Amino acid sequence: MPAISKPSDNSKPTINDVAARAGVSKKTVSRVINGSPGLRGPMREKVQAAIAELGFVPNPQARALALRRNFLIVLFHDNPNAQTVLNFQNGVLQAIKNTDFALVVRPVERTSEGILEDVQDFLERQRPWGAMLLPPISERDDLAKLLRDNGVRYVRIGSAILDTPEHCVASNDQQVVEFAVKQLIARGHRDIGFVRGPEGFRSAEEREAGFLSAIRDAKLALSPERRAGGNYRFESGVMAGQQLLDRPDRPTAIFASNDEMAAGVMHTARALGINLPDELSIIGFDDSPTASHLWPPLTTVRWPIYAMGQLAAQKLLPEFLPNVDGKKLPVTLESTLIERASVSTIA
Amino acid sequence: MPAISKPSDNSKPTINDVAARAGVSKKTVSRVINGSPGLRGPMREKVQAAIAELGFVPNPQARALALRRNFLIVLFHDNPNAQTVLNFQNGVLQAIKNTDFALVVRPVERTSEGILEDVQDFLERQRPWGAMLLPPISERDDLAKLLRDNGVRYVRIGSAILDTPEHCVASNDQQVVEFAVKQLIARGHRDIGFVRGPEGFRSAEEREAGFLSAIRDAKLALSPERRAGGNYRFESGVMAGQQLLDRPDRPTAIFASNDEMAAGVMHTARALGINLPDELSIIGFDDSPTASHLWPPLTTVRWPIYAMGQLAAQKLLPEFLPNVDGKKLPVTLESTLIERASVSTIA
DNA sequence: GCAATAAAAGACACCGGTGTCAAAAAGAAA
DNA sequence: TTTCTTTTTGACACCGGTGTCTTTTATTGC
Repeated sequence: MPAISKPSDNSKPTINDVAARAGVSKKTVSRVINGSPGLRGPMREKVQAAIAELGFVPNPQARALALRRNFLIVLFHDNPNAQTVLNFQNGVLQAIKNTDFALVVRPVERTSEGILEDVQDFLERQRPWGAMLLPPISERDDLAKLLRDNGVRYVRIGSAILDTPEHCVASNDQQVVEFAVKQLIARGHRDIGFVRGPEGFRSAEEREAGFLSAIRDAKLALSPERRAGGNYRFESGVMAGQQLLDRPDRPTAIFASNDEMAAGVMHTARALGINLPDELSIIGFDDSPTASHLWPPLTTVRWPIYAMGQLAAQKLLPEFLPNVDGKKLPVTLESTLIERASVSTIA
Repeated sequence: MPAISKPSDNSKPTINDVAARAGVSKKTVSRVINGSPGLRGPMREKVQAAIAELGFVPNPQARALALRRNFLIVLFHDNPNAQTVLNFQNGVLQAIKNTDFALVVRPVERTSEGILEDVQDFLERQRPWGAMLLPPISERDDLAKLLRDNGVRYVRIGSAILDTPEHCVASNDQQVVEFAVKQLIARGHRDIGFVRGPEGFRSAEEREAGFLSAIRDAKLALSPERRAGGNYRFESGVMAGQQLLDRPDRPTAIFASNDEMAAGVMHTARALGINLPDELSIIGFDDSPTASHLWPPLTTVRWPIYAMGQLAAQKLLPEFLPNVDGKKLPVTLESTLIERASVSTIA
């Protein structure tokens, strides 16, 4: 005879209620819930019937306490691009939809020196099952180490391979940028300007490397005045545009390291009376919603950020997701060039 | 003599470790943690010293189990505007920063019939402390009822007052739109077009009401061909632009119910060779990042969405936040007109 | 048909807090 | 000093699951 339990009151049924109803011990119910092996068929059916009749849902708090782990995935980010963050979130959420896991968001101050304490504090409080890091903070090795030291699984998202395959989801930024710039060259452009992302950002380096290798392969020149710095913000694009365009000899095309800066360059071009795209071709990066709303609609690179969210979830929780083999997941996902109307052909 | 506890191993200290260190019972430690009244000074100091020495952090899972409530706030949303969602999230997170609470996001399918089951399922699994609803789903009374029935506190965000004051955070969309359109009129516009938001959206109604009352107050005419339908997407703005602008007599100004549609109207205007802003003034709504990147930069209405996030958090958890009196919180926050360059004056 | 062995199910402690109520200590009155 | 209150503190069960080890049941071999 199994252990007795007090009768269920009007609140949610617990594992004890199910056990009493099915005439088994709570441990057996636990085994059924978790799909543990070594259960006789009739026993499992009895329990499942009881679960169905009572509408029992296991209490995640209790499981979390017993397992010393919360069914939570944290997303740490300091990414300024809302669309990117939200698309990523949605990819993750799609992947974990029918599991017990929930996604919690935790923006961190990029500038703050206290990031590590902040993250540590969060980990101690919430004890999440796993964590995801979006760029640019995904590039910080000290954060990854902190997660490892706390026994928290993690996945780092980036535009390059930042970690071992199981801890990493990447896109092939460099190749795509190279491809995009080669397209520009194929359409007759020989004098191409470049707007860089902020110093210390891996993504900025990747995009620059792609740009440079296309220029090098085509044996084109690149003088210093064709390169402008930027910080991924619109205003920095405006200023870069002034540097590159407000001069007698100006490039016929510009690659900007993200869409916001591309929009800034377009802003300046328009203010200078430059006709777009006939007198100046522009390519951006991100495929932000703005890109298609600009005039002319901006040719840009689309980051597979939703798919990266799904993939990150699969890497974090392969054993909880159906049809997922953790060892067979890819590391790199393809970015693609979205060709719109901001690039013209030079005769 | 207090109850003994096993010595602490190398893992995180628990309440038992603190109790042993301080030479008191765990219940007393619990009282100190929770700031319960009726504790003698020296006792409290001893315990606090022990907490500090061990670096003790209470385990939220255990508290959640004992209190039958998770320290979680859910954000249910089906809002298509990433910037809005993220700004709101950040407002909430700012407000709850130094508490035990975490924010989990839960997008719901706007079109799905299964929203209620979906939400119910989530509530049963995670048992959150409270919930927030972003428009447009915040307008669904059946969802609010579901939350009430589950004993979950909630706050509904909207462009109008949707619920009782303690369950509601609103912005004064109607008045601001009215003000914006009156500005248009003050600058000489007499023939003004309107692009509406989707049917069944309260926000669309509010904005339309504001528009209409400005027109009515100025005793202007509004013929049916000056009103175009839309669904808040860029493409619908493009089509609305065609309807309103591709004709011999066209309005001198257009109010679009959000920025994306305003961008669509601008797109069409440009395609039709209409000179902006001289031949056509445009006002949008949302102050999305796109708005300032367009050419000309778009005059628009800024929703105080970050502040609404903070306020929503305060309404949900007044007792956990410092300097917050739940009864004295406002319901309505002010939207403001951001004047940029997309409106011209008619002589 | 019975003992030896393997497999299934159960008993019970435990995860780390909180609620309840009883015991102890402190303060007041005699 | 002793007794009666009033506070303060502690013992213990409980929240709802899981891990470990023991007991029971089923299977196999002779």
